Amino acid sequence: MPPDTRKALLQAATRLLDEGGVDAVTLREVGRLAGVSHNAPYKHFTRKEALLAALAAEELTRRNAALTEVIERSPGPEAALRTAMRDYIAWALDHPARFKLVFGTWTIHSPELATAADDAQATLVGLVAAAQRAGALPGGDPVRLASLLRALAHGAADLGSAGHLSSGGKGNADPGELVDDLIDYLRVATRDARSPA
Amino acid sequence: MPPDTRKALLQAATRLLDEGGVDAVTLREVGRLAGVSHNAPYKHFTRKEALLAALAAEELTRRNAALTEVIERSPGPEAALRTAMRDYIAWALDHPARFKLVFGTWTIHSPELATAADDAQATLVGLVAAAQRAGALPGGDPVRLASLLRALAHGAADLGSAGHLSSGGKGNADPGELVDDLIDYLRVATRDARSPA
DNA sequence: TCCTTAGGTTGACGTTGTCAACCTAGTGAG
DNA sequence: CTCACTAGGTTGACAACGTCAACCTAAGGA
Repeated sequence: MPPDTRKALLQAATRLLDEGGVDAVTLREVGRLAGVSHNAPYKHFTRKEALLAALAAEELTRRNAALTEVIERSPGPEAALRTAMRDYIAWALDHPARFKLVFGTWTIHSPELATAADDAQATLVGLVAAAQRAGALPGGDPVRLASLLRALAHGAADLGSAGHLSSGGKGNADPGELVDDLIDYLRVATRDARSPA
Repeated sequence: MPPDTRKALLQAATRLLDEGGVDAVTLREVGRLAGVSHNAPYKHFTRKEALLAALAAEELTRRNAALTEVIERSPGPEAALRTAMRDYIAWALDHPARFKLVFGTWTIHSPELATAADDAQATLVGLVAAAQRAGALPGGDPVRLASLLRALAHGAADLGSAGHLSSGGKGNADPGELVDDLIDYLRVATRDARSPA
């Protein structure tokens, strides 16, 4: 097992990302931090964006693992859903640069990143379907309902991490509360017999 | 009225932004496009980010105008809300770079940008309150409910514009539909007598 | 008349992404 | 055993970028 420069590069890049945002991740500084020359990264990544994509894929994979663990630990699908969405938001608030990186604009197609994203989506859809069976969510296409929940969590996370949810210093809304609000509303809609298509 | 270089610079920057994303907006190219030297932008903006902030403020102001127009044109608060949220999403899908710019990470504080953002929030809260009075939305803090709606629209717009809503090519969800889904669910919750705190 | 200043210029500097060329240790085929 | 190849590292160069400094006007008020 050689010093594994690739791992060292990713580690250095993560550190720079966390400390100074995506703009602070420069290939040369990554090399410097990893103790190699300024061009060594090109032996492991075709271009800068490829390194960033690898970073994003790593991060998403970690998130997926955390998600499935939450599901296992939770007493039921609804609790799992609430915890998962709150965790998602907490992740965005704690690591805004990683969050922005993962959902940023990609001009290259990274299979690992796409796979990780699909995994997350599939897990969430499964969780939603379970919650539907448990009567905690209204019926209908689980994919569509999962998208609804995901969009809310994502929007709350993004706006929250950018400070756009607290307008004018006053009337601030806690992103986590929004998640609970939505699930509460959906619960009401579930109990309501008049909720057709 | 001199040739107004500042306006020309902003116009050039907008074009570059639309055509190649925020990375394509380089001060030197902006100057070139505006027919001035590579350092002329510094006579109108203290640094690159200030130009971008001016761009974002302009765009947000335009969006606010469009929003109030939608409200005036609409037959009622609920229709206005639906149209406004669909317009928001359409804007993000049609001009992803502008959307990402406006909600990107700012290291400087631009008063114009902050004001425009607050205006948008205030207008939305007013619209939500009107919809509540009209019985189209459940009661409760209008600010919190507005945040819920905004977070959903924002998340759907962001995920949609990044292509993250259609997982694996299948099971794709139209961002616009999510808006209608949410408002439908809220309508059900409104009619339900058992929706307490 | 003169000074200030707004708005433009050129030139320079350091940093960055990327390309090209070179070097070297290990390895598998003949 | 040898030799070509390759993986993984190096240095050096290049153009483009953000930004700073210095200079140059033309307009306008004291």
